[in-house]
Amino acid sequence: MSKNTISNSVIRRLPRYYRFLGELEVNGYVRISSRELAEKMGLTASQIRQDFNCFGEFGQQGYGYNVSGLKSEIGRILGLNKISPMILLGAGNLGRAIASHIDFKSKGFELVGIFDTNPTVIGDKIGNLEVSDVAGLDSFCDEIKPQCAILCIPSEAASKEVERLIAKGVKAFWNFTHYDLRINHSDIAVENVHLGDSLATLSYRLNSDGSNC
Amino acid sequence: MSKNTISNSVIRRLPRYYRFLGELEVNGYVRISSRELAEKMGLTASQIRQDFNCFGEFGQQGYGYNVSGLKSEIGRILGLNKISPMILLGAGNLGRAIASHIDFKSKGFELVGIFDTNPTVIGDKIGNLEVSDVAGLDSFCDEIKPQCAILCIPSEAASKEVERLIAKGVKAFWNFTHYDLRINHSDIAVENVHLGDSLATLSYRLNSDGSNC
DNA sequence: TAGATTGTTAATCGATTAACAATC
DNA sequence: TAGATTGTTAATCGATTAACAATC
Repeated sequence: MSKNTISNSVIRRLPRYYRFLGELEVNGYVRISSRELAEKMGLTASQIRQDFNCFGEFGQQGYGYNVSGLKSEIGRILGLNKISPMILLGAGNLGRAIASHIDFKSKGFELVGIFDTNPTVIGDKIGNLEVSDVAGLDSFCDEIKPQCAILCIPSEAASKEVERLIAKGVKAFWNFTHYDLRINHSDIAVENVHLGDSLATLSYRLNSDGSNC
Repeated sequence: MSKNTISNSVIRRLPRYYRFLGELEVNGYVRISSRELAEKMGLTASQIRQDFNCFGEFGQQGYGYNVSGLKSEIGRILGLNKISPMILLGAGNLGRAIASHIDFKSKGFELVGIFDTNPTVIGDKIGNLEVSDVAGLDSFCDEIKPQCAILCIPSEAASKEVERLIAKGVKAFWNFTHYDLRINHSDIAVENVHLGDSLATLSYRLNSDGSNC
């Protein structure tokens, strides 16, 4: 169906292609050439064609790509058509924001549970979900079988929860902690979001632009 | 002081080095070799030495690197010693979480203002700051001169606010919107955080691991 | 058909890894 | 001094860009 291994660089560009194609579709575009798309996205036409050809032949010589056809192909490649049940661990500021702010359905997920250890937040309503005691996590997993988990807990707590979740069949983590999931689990899908690191690189760029380099 | 241009890949590794060195320091390490650090971080010793040598000679042959010395060098490179005033635009779920959850001081910033257009949130207290009406943003900038801004507003609103902020001297953006800042402003420092894209790549990995590739 | 644009191979560029002389 | 480990150059690997034949 697809080439044996897709590079990380390509994978990271897929959601952006998907977004741009969605916008083009909304704006009434029926077809687009790699050259035109490249111009809009700030890429090269070569790169775009190379990227798409990792997954198949989606274009037509002399014509270009059908916008909505290509969009749905990329959506399918990203797995956005299969909705996977996902739980959130940690209902602090960040966890709450993620739960409320993210459009899970359009990204291939559905948030089905929120867990915390803090008695003062257990029972709180976030969206249409109630924060549950993490004590009930095992039985919840047995029943609902979530495939993915978001980690918005303190880094120190991550190791323990990750082990139990993997034991319960969780296959993918959206990791906001600094706990290094890949240490023991190369078979698990992990996407790290290190906000602090991200901000620190902005500090670098702010302080080194022009002047000292 | 430093090589003319540092690659993006290197810059992205700096905050992680800084974190690991901090932990080593806390755990009483005085010196560490590139080999040992590589092992702990899951990198190669070569890469570590190459990375550090972009900025200077921080080690000593036959000895290795002094942990706290190296840590403070990297902190200095990241600009963490200079605290820059930063404002937040958008006090929705995400903006609130960022304001409350991030340790700005340790990342080289200080949050000095929060702005929103929504009358129902203006006046709210978030941490020790009150949400201000974005109508007062220009005069605030004239007085306080923030150098950086966090964009947690809808993408459609971004263009307008970015232009006014740049006109007021803002030099760096931590951008949570999909607005492409670099289109018109190559001289501005931008760090994009696209949470939706990040989640979509997790969907890809979940759905394509093992089975079809 | 002629023009356009893909899919794909080849060339280039950049980043990572390996090797080793310098030196503490 | 001998051993260890850096700083740095050379080799390799991977990703991006260029070129072009295939084809709609």
